[in-house]
Amino acid sequence: MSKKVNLKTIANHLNLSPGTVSRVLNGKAKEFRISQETVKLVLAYVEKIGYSPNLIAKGLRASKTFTIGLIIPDISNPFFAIMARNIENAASKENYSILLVDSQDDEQREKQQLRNMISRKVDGIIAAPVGASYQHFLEIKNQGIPLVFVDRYFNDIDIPYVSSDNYSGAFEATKYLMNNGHQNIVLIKGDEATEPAKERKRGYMDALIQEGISIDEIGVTGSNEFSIENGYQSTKDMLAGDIKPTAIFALSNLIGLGVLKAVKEAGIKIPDNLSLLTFDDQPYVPFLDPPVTTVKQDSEKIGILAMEYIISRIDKEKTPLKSKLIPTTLMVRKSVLKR
Amino acid sequence: MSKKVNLKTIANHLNLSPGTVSRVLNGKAKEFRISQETVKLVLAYVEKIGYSPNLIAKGLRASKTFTIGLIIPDISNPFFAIMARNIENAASKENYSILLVDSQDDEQREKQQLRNMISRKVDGIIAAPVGASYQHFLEIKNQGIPLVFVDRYFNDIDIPYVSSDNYSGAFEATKYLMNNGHQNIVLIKGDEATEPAKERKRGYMDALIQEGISIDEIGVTGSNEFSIENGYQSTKDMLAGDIKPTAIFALSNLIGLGVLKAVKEAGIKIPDNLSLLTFDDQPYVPFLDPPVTTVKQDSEKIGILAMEYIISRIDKEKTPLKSKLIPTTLMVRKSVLKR
DNA sequence: AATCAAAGAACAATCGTTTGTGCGTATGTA
DNA sequence: TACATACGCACAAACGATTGTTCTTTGATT
Repeated sequence: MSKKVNLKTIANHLNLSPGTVSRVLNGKAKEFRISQETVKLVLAYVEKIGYSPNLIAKGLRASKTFTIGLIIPDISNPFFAIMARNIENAASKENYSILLVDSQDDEQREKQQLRNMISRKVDGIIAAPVGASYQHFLEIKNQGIPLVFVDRYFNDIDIPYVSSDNYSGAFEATKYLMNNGHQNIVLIKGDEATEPAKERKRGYMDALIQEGISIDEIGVTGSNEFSIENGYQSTKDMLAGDIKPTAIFALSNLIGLGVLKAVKEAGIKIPDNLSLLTFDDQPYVPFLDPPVTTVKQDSEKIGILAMEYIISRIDKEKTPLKSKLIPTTLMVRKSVLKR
Repeated sequence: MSKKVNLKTIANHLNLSPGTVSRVLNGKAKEFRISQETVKLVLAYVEKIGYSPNLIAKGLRASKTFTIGLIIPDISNPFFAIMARNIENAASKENYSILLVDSQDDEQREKQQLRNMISRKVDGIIAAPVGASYQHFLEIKNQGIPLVFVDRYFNDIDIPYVSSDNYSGAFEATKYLMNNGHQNIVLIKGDEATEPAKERKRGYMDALIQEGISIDEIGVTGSNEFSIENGYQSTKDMLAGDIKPTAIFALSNLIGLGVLKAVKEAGIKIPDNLSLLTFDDQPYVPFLDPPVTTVKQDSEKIGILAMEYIISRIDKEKTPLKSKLIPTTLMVRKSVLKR
């Protein structure tokens, strides 16, 4: 175990004071009239022993940790994983590190970890909230910690967000189904407490209504989870029931997989007997049976913008943050039948 | 902006000293004979103003940050994402937080971020190394920072790892192919610098050799990347060439997707004309066209064990860590033809 | 009444950096 | 010669929490 090395030990070894070493290392040698000779001495020695400054002490002194908290409901969901990747990348470019929390869609964990982040004095927080409540987020805001939501957000409080334009995405998708001759489209929803789910549903309904479908003809089903199980169960129930839609609009990739499972079990062919369109695109979607037409979210861009937001808020806290909705793209594949 | 709150301000407000408040909050009231009255006073006030201790200051004082560094080559790869999720979960149970780094398979980033973690005084590091070199990891070890590898590792240095039993997984998979009548099996490899890739290849070859296939009949192809592109290009080249295997063994899920893409473009049917077996199982695999037979790695278990390792090393640093190989499971589906 | 112990809490050093200020010496200027 | 200025760096406080030590007060004991 090598003995500890810090500014003090370095200073002692060179017969200097810690302050002087600190100034050299921070490029303030000129400003404080430290001789070239001393500078060289310090730099050489520091290089030699491979000193790396204690960011904890630095953070305490400066009240700045160069850390961004990231709260994600489920990092194993590719949508969030890709976002996280881009957030981490953008952060490290600016010398920030990411403190990762997987809230597991559990509000208690979310609250608890938010307190943890306050304690850890993160410089900012990027969160995809569980969505159930937001009191704890307001506290973050009151503490003056820069905060931005991604994907999910709350409409009735003044905290900026970056999310997909879920309304347009769903509207466009539904239109596409109708343009292909589908009138009887069932929506399998996810967690209706979340803004994205609400917006998607709204887009879906508006598209139908605009084409003259009456509200009581519109079919919405599904539990409150964006899960395979939800897609599976909902589809199974539907197939066993009276309503026979020509198309299903699934509000997430996982729900879509569940639909596929139920349909396969029932021996039904997509798109021949039933069309399918889902939210979220993923690398594997083109290889599914059949390749599924999806609404692609630009999670890369969402991550990058959120990070930019946070950093600009940290640097000059005046910047008023405007929320942004990122356009989606309809990826047409082979799961929708032209009737 | 609420004014700052710390032990000092709390102490002032209650006409106590910071030390006393600290002791109350850390449950040392008894030990230091602090009156019940004072305890109640402190707790009530702290609760009221919602004080949360500054973990930075705490960390500095105690030389302990309750932070674990996690280095992953690509968090958007579901294999790593699931692992990360379980690591984060296990960590938070023990009140540790995760500092996430996505090395993007870039050795420079890996080195740089490792230094960053030293500076941040993480209590331990879990890493899936890029695999090119390990000098920088030895430095971590020399610093006395608990370190464990996951998935990838190095055989010639004494740092513990938790990984799949890649050899057995590949051996079993190859056997399975042969038991189904395949003799001419091409392996599409990934990064051969990594232990897992080496072990998988070794398992594959041993299985072939054991069945009397001569070495020069064995076909190994593919670039050094575990990517869709690699699978695609390799398969395309293969289909255009002279060697006509009856089965492909792809060393990762992404390579497998690439195979699917090339095969589809060529109008070939799996498993009718060509069989496919890939490493890594994923939630979407059962829904691929066709559902692919895979070697499933227990990334959940890998993550949990790695975390347990680290925490036990942190607590009592004597614990000698033994590396572990986690068994894989062959998930039989429909991509392998019985000949 | 004098002594002593226990109760209850304050004091101050410490962790590693940063940074405002001060201090001695040398050089230049009038 | 006397004074200002520049030079080169040391000193010490501060960030917020923890902790070994010390101090004062109270009550009990002899």
